[in-house]
Amino acid sequence: MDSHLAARTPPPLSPRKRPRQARAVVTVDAIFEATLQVLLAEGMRHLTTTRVAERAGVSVGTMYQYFPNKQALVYALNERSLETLADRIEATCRACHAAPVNRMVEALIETYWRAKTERPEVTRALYRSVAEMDNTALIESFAQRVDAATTEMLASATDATFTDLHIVNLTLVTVIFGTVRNAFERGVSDAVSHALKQQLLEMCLAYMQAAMA
Amino acid sequence: MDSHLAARTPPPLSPRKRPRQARAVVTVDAIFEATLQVLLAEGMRHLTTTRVAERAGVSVGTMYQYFPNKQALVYALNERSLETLADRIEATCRACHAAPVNRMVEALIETYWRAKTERPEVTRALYRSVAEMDNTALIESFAQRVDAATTEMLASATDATFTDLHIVNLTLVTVIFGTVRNAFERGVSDAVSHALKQQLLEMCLAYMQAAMA
Amino acid sequence: MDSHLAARTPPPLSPRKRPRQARAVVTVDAIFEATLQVLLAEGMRHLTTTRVAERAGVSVGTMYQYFPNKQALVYALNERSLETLADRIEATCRACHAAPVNRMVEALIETYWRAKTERPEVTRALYRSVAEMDNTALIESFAQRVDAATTEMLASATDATFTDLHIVNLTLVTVIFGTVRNAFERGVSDAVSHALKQQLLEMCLAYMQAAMA
Amino acid sequence: MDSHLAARTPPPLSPRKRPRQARAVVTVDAIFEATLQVLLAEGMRHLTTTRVAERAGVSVGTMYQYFPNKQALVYALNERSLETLADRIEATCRACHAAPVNRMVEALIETYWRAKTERPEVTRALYRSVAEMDNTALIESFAQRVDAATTEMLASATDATFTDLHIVNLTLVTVIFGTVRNAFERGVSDAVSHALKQQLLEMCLAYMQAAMA
DNA sequence: TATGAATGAGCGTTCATTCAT
DNA sequence: AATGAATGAACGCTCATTCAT
Repeated sequence: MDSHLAARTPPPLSPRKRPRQARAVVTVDAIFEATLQVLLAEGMRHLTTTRVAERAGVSVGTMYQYFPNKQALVYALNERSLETLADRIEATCRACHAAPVNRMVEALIETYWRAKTERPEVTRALYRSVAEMDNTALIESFAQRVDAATTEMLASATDATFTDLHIVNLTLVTVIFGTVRNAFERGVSDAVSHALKQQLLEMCLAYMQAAMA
Repeated sequence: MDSHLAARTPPPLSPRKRPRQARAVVTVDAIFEATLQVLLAEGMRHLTTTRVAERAGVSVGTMYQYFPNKQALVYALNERSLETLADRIEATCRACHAAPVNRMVEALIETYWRAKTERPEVTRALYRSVAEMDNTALIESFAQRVDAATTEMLASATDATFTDLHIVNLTLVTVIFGTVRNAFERGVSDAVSHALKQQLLEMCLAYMQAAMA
Repeated sequence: MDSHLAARTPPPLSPRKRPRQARAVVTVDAIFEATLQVLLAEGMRHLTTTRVAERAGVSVGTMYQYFPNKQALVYALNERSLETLADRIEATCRACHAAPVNRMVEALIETYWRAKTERPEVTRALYRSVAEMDNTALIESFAQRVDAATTEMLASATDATFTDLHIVNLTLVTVIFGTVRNAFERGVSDAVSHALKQQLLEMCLAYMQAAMA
Repeated sequence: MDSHLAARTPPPLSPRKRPRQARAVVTVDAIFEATLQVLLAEGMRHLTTTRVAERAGVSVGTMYQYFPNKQALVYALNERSLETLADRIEATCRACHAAPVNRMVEALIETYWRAKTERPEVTRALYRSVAEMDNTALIESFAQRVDAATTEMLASATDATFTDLHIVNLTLVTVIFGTVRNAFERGVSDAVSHALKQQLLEMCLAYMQAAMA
């Protein structure tokens, strides 16, 4: 499935080298930032290596020192973004350790919703940029971190136990993430968005209630 | 927002001419089918007008008689697909008119889930193909049809009345559609997928129960 | 010289058939008019057979009944225009038969200047349209008619005889026609244009005076 | 007027970058030379970017580093040619500073006539190549340089003063340039061409005589 | 190590021309 | 005689990638 994504010219998507020196880190960050800027300003369609390099203040050649090809660059940008997101979710989970379930659910929704909404154009640009790449590994890796964190959190709930924690957790996460994305895509107004978030919360709470052992 | 999608050179996305003769209809269908084939086999990245025309058994020139440019072709393909999906949902809603709420929710989930899952590669290819286009209008038009149908259906429920039918309906639809997409993107196995669908149903039922006046 | 103009695909530049019936004449005229319109509105660069046919209210197929190819169409349009111009010049020459030389020269300048200036965009469009065709035959044929007419006129002058009528005539015509074109290309203002015409007249008169036997 | 020439998509006609290194200068020169070659051998109609690049021994991409599009290339070629011509005319004017009027006129005619005639196919090819572009700026710039030079020259004449130097100068230049072009277009033989040049000289001299204060 | 000029395959698109109806 | 859908060669142009400096 999706073989063509990688098939034609199996592109090495991992960075060519990890930046070791301080200068390299700065350079790579500049490149990432430039990529995002171009993505926002011009769209994936007009994201060219030249433009990125220009905006980053380096030469194309230098860019190719850190990323074997354009895809790898975009891939890495998304990777970074997902890692940041996972960080935030893990932080939330840690903060809700041993809290009541309701607070957990609310915190989870709040965190994810805010993360996706605070810079909507960035979210959208990133969604779009990976669309034609095989981002399975990215998603999976993100999912694993999140699942681990939320599972652990839910297991620590002081006011509930779940007979099938695993599926409950998966459901919760999938519904929340999916709903946010869909609300996002529909382009609902802020007011509606807020109401929707409330309803989602209530729905999840009702579900958790029913799912408790 | 997303201005670059249309801004640079507002591309006319509407078909150049409606096929009038039988032959023309066949041609257009062949082009659609070919587009989908190429999309599946090669991915958006390698979807070229030449390749599509070739597979459709027509000349590029002919393609351009019906579609003003490549984007319009892809756009139209997605439009067609969303229209078919809306048709199916409307049919479901009609079939559930004046039924109990539970049956409605179950039918809705079932219909959408099946539609998106029966030919997963097609779904994925289409998701990807529109990613870098401004498909707002498409989404909106689809959403309107669906919202109208589901709202009407829910209002006809024999066993329930909703004080805020509008938001309940929006929530239901957004959650269902979003969850399906997310489950899809995670690439869950069939077994998990099935379980997830069950859980989603239960969650929605719990929500509807709580939402009844 | 200029072999490439005809070399690649020696294009038959003469009309396919002379319109015999009244209807055909109307059609051909419509096509000519349409060609000119498109030329004015869009420029040679965007003069396409489809556009011309559309504006003429006929099908491309019909157009090809009267003109073997696009070049022939443009060629014929210029031919027609030059013929009209030659008509006017001949009329002027006839009107000045047996007049004094000064009146002849003035009339010639006046006629040509007016002809080229009364619809400047048309003049310019036509100049441009033939630029990349071998219009030698056209020019030659026009030149012959004009030379004959002006020679005859000058020979009939009541107040002068020229020892070398032929070269005087050629000089006069070449200078007048060339100057008009050059003034035209420089895009001089109406005021300057008028002054220039006066000066040209004086120059020609001085020349004729000197050239008289 | 002629709005369509620029209107549709105002094409940037100025070179993309000035060649800085020696190698680049060579490259640009090779491209110019190749353009002229192709123009001569195939005509504007068959002047394609690929062909030019091929003949210049560079890749299309390189061509596009120096010229933003095909039109700009042709435009620049004509610009260069007109600049060279203006150089020659200025040199002539300088050489005739403070000379008698007759020598000035003769030198001017001689210079221009020779310049346009020494490589007639080149002249013709260039005339044709700009035909469908907005070369107003080119012409104007050329005219200004020439006008300045000739005006200065005439003003320095030792044997004459002109009450309206400006219009006399304009007339002289327009007549000479126009006549040369027209003689050229008529395709007159060398013998006739020579005679014509003599007559033009006499005509101009007669005019100047009359125009002296 | 960093540069950026050079490459050239490959793309989207046009439009003169044909010919079945 | 008239139509206009179909053709497909040919074009201008882009941009990821390389490599001599």
